[in-house]
Amino acid sequence: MKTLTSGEIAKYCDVNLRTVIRWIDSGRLKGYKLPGGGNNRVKEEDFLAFLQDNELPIPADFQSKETRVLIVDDELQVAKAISRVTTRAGFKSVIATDPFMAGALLTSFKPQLMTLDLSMPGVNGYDIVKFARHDYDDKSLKILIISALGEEQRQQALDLGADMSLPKPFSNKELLNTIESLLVK
Amino acid sequence: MKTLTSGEIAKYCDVNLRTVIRWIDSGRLKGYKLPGGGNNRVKEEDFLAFLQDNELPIPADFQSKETRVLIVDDELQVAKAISRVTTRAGFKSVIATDPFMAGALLTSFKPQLMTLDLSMPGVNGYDIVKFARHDYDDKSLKILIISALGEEQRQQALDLGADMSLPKPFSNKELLNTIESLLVK
DNA sequence: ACCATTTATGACTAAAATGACAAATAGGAC
DNA sequence: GTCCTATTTGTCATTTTAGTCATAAATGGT
Repeated sequence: MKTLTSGEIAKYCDVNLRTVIRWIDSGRLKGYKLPGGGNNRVKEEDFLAFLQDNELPIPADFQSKETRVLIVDDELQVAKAISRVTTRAGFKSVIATDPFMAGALLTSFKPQLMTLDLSMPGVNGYDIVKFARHDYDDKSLKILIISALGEEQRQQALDLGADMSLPKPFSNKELLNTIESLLVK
Repeated sequence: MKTLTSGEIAKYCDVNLRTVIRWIDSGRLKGYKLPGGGNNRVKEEDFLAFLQDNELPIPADFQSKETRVLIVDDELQVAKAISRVTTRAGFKSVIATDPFMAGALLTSFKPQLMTLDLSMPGVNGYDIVKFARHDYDDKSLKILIISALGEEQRQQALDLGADMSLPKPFSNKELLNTIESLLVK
């Protein structure tokens, strides 16, 4: 859990330290005091809530950083190829070559986009889509199906909640266009 | 009885180690010194009391009282049998029947104990142990291998970082004893 | 016994809290 | 616009608390 000092907040808000302390004392900004002699600390989440409530500009440090992409493909070559494209496009990319890693990275890395190979041995890609849509809390996650399987199978994944599908093989340009169309905000 | 070092407390409170030592020296935070050269230890209960007394935020690790158990087994019957035992013993139990769920639940449910079936089709249990020990941040996670495979395979998992192993089939009593021995604080 | 990591300590520097007071700002009334 | 007033914010000096650094010691693991 990250916390901020009154001085840090003063810099972020471009106000005097004295003012921040008064905000905290008056309860406008939620904080707590260290045992020592009462130095203030504010939880990052409370600070962000404070900024939002008062419609203050959000400092760059707290802007949601780079867009994250999780690449799920058991063929490392393919995964790396995708990763090159996404990384070059400015996304932070992580590769999962087995379903366990995929699950672990989905809930810890929290990507905005997941590319998913449907035809992984021993894995049911449909179940992954189902999980992401039913048991996973970030509904804004974009799922891009990448598969050598036929149109029918890819459509089935879309029906389950995937956002788009791309047949293998694909060109880098196709891939990039598809991803960027999914990630427009 | 679980104890904390000054460094751990520093991290939990997001404060410098030096400051924690001063809190202890001044008596604000109750602790005791090891015989060696005076390294500090603080009882978990004293730390929690300290947090409460000073209205400090309680770290996530100390939030939920209940101990969480993740059961990874593709055979739902077996998983449910384990779940019955752990639930009855007072643990909060969750079942993952495929590796993707297992990964997702490990990093979101954040169990203190994971039971792991080595012989799941299409999944390499060893990779899961490796992931948990190398790429997962909670090193205090206990891993209990449950497998019908031979002693040798189970030993291999232990070598990779699992904490204990139990051959299939097992009695409820064996299971419970093993789990509780892993979770003693 | 050895090593890497963590912790303790003192001295010092940096940062924060506080009160009193000055300056700036916002909103009304004219 | 000007004047007035209430509220908020900034400044300053001082005291207290927290962080940094270097070094020595202890701890944990192999």
